[in-house]
Amino acid sequence: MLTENFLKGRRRRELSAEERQALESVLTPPVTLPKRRVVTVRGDVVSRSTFLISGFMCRYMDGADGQRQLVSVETPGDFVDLHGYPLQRLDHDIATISECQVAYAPHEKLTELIERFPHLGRLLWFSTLLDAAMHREWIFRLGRLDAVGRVAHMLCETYVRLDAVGLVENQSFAWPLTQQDLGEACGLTSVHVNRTLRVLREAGMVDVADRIVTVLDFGRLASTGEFKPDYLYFNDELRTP
Amino acid sequence: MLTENFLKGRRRRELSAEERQALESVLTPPVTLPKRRVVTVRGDVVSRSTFLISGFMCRYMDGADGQRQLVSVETPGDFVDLHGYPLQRLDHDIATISECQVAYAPHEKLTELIERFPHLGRLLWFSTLLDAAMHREWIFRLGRLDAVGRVAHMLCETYVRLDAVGLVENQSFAWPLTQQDLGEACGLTSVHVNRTLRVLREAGMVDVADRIVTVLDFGRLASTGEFKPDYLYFNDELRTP
DNA sequence: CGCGATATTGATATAGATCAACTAATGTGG
DNA sequence: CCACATTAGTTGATCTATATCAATATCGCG
Repeated sequence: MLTENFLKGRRRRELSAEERQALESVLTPPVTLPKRRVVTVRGDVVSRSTFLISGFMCRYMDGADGQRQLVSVETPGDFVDLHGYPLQRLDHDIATISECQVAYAPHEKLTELIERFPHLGRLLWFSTLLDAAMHREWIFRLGRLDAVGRVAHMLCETYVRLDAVGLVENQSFAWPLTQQDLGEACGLTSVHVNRTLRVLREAGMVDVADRIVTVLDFGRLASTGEFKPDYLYFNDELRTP
Repeated sequence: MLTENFLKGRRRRELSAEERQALESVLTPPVTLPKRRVVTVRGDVVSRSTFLISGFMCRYMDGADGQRQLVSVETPGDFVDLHGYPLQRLDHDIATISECQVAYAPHEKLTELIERFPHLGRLLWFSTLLDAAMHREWIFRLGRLDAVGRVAHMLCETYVRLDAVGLVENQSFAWPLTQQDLGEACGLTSVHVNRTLRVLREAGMVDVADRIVTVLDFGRLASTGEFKPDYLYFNDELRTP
């Protein structure tokens, strides 16, 4: 089941067997993309959307001086650029971070699908609004938290999202982002990210090393990052690890 | 026509007469809300969405220390909290800034509407993704621009959006946000917003006084704020004032 | 007409950027 | 499989944009 992680754990949003079957039927066979590959650039007209089966991708915008600002990190089970279906044209770039497995949903098939299954249409809509909710929290992070808070918040979000799709084991998860990437997500330089991670490590909250994140004290990490997971719309049991 | 400004000027997104008629028919009669009134708070379960006819509203999140971070400013023609329809529960607060006229769309009626007019459903979906696109640009603003750039970018966005619904006259528009509000949007203190506005005024780009914004040199303001209006998905003619 | 909210200006403090040097991984072609 | 190149991470010194604190001015409203 390619889409088994789609909306997994979202409160009252599980797909029916029939809906899932129908969704699977519009996807192309899976494809592997190499790491650090730009997939779509701002302005591209898109006629299909990318479902992420495994690996990490990101969406970002480029500044005038060539600096990147990540606007989201996509993890397995995410419909990366479903936004492109109603928008038709993308307002940001998309790239892989690690090697990824993806499958494509052609837009004309999505239209048929939604007309046949309006409820599934609402679920797809919902999934794009999860992105919007994460964007809002991202704005909060940049606007109101200091460096330690921003990184803590980001790591909490990732932890909870990956936990929902079974990618957390022993408080740890694989994390292909470099410190540079994390800085581009949090509006910080890689140098400062490095110092910030040291602070969090020395405080015993989290350890990031060798592309693996180990959360040692989720409670303290969450309160440092003012992380309240309601915006991820998970089932209650999942909401506070 | 209450909804005459809904999606106005968006490329190939105008509603058909029949669709507009149907949309109007689900709205309650207009209501007036006083300024600075909190309308919804984070966590509220919502069963209707608010269409903004006139006035300014905002969406925001509260930090632990009581600081607000605005995540969007809503202007006439916006479906303020249509996100609440697929999400059911809101992850942020909503308040008026100025006195506002609004009409409500009960969610059960929206469901009927969308099943009858799937294309209108896609337009409603599209309108929520415009918010997401603005959120992304907002992230870019906070993560990559300095104070002058952030304020410039925000003023450009507002100018273009208000222009599309006929609220710009002689390069000027009414602007009910205080410097404090603008700071809460841009992640700056009101003191620094004040100094930033002075810089922009002295550079001859824009003048903000008496709750009126006058854009004197849009081109320079846009380049200062790295403002590229494609993310607002307007018709081409509207894209560069 | 007076009082709270908003705007303005100045002085000082600080978080994070920038610049620079070095180390440790990771990868690649011979 | 090694030698070298490239990328990622680490640490220190200095600089700067913006916060913070403080005082005054002005506006808008009851």
